[in-house]
Amino acid sequence: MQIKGKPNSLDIAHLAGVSQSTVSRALRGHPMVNAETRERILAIAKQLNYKVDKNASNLRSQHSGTLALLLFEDPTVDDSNINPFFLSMLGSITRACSQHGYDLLVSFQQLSRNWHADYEDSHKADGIILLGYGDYLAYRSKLDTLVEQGTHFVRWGAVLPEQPGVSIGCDNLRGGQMITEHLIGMGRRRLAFIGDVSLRAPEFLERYHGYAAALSKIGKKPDSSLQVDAISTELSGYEAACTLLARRVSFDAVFAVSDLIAIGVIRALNEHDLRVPDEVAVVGFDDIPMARFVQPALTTVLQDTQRAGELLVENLLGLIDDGHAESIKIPPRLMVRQSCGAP
Amino acid sequence: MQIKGKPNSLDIAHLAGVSQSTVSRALRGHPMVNAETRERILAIAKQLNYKVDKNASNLRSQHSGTLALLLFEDPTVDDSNINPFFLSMLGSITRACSQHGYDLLVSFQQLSRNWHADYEDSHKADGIILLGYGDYLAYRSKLDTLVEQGTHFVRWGAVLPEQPGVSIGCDNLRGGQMITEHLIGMGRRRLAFIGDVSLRAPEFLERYHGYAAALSKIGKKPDSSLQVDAISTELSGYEAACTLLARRVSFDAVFAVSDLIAIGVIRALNEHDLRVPDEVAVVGFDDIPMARFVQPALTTVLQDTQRAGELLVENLLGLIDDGHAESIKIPPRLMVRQSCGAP
DNA sequence: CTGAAAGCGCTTACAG
DNA sequence: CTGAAAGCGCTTACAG
Repeated sequence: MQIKGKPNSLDIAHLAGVSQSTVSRALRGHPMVNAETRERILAIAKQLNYKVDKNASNLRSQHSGTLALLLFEDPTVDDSNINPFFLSMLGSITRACSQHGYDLLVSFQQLSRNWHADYEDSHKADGIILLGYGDYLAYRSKLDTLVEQGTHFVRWGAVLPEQPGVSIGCDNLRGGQMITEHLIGMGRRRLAFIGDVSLRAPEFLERYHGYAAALSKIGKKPDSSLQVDAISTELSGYEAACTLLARRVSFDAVFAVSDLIAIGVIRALNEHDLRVPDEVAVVGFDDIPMARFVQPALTTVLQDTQRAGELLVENLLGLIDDGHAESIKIPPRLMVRQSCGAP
Repeated sequence: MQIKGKPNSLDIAHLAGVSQSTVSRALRGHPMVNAETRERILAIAKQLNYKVDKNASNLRSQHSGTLALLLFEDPTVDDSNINPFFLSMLGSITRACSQHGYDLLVSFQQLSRNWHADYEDSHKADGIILLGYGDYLAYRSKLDTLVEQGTHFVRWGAVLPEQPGVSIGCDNLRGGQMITEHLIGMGRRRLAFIGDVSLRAPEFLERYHGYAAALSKIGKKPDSSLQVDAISTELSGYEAACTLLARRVSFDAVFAVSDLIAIGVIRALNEHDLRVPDEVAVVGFDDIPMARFVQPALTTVLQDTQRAGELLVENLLGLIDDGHAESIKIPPRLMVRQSCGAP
């Protein structure tokens, strides 16, 4: 028997001398198929290099076996450089998907675009993973829309009480507190904070609250002259540090709300002949791969991207299967290196 | 009219008072539809937030509007860390796909697995992009299989004369020559080379040939006592540098065949109290994001990932549409920073 | 320019 | 345990 082009299940059925339904059952491991028959079908399928047509099977069964990852970026960020932290997340999400037998559709979105629900509506994906820092206020309403539409989704980000949908995120408050306490433990007392402190970036705000909590333990309060806004880029960190220096206030440490910002801060300090960590300690947040390689190596807070990817995928699948999923805060871990003044 | 669940094209047809065929035509911009009718259909579709079911349309038209990216890794590489260079490529490929209206399915593969053609066979993707350094000898035969099967694919990697299929790659020979000539121009004469020099890694071998070509211009030959194999990881670079140092041969520069290796080399040199670049200049290849941030900042060869992503996608689409595509070498660019001893 | 009809390749009740 | 049949939601000749 000659088969032109790719074989389909009917071809297999003819060759095996059974009906097409039986082929379909055997291939999907349906229990009610004679073991011998199943073997025969599987052997023929393998020999012909037969693969189930996903479009047909998805159309019929109305689910796609695919998840969509929407990575949205702050439009102000340099086009070609994605935050390495999200790249790590992407790696772990990809892995988690394949472990669960799902494919992953990846898409980069401008925050401004009307991305919501596109994928699930067109049946390309069973659910959506949302990743990216951006203006939270700008997309919060889109989350509501997603919930209303019954779209299955989970997001990476701050886990807040009245959040729509399911969120997986680092325990940012705890992380912010840990690293601030570490700086205090190293003897630093004038701690600057560089990063957005507004509802636009809830994860940053939480880190700031952790910073404030640590300060209050030694009877201090955040000093607004020591805080400068910045988004998560090296350039923004650099500029914010310059702004801080121009104020001519004294400080002996900088808590940069992300590693990328911290790297920019170190560059600015170097250019102003301030030695890190001797004169100014600098710490970051994320533990991106390059944190180990900057000079001095960056003390930071590790966000467990491996676990994050798994939790995002597992919860999304839970949501799809039986509507069950929960928001989770992942414990952060302090990574002490040299930039904080540790020996 | 109440529509339960997601609307389909028939729902739109009823509401517009036309046939379902006409709806389909209007939605896809078929020219032979009355302009007025088209407007009406489009308006209704928009209002109902209607999206064409991709599974149905793909099944019927037998193409998926999706490309698959297979990122395979050398199994020896630490599981959680993908080479940042490939992460950059992934970003640019994702962008290029969405510009062409294609979706991107991403999958990480172990080189050992039987990945070939899975995606296209199951109609999940119209074509495949292959990305990753690994043992070339181990997957060369799989490329032949792909060509035999008529699978549409392009790969990132060394562009060699008798290569099966279409390859897009950096002009590695030229890049290797450029950076070696630069080191020579800086007055260095004892140039070590760290990286695999075998047919297992053709892109590295080409860089080595460029290195040899530059040496021959000043009447020198590669000295095998100055070459150590390494795969593209920081650890492997570190170990290779230790091997080199243990040989107690003198050298005043190291050409590391990738940035990750170069970073490991710098660490090893630092630990042996050799000053970079004063005593030993170090250069890399790739220009990964962290190259700018290591200390001293790494002189390296930029591979234009933006352009690479575009070329990969454009050529793959060309292959799918009319079988036309060509292998292309992208010109490299020298990025002079401090690690080579430049002022 | 439009409609009726076939069919893409599966999955899944239903009947045996 | 197996088969005949319906149908998922589209696209696309074919006829008008």
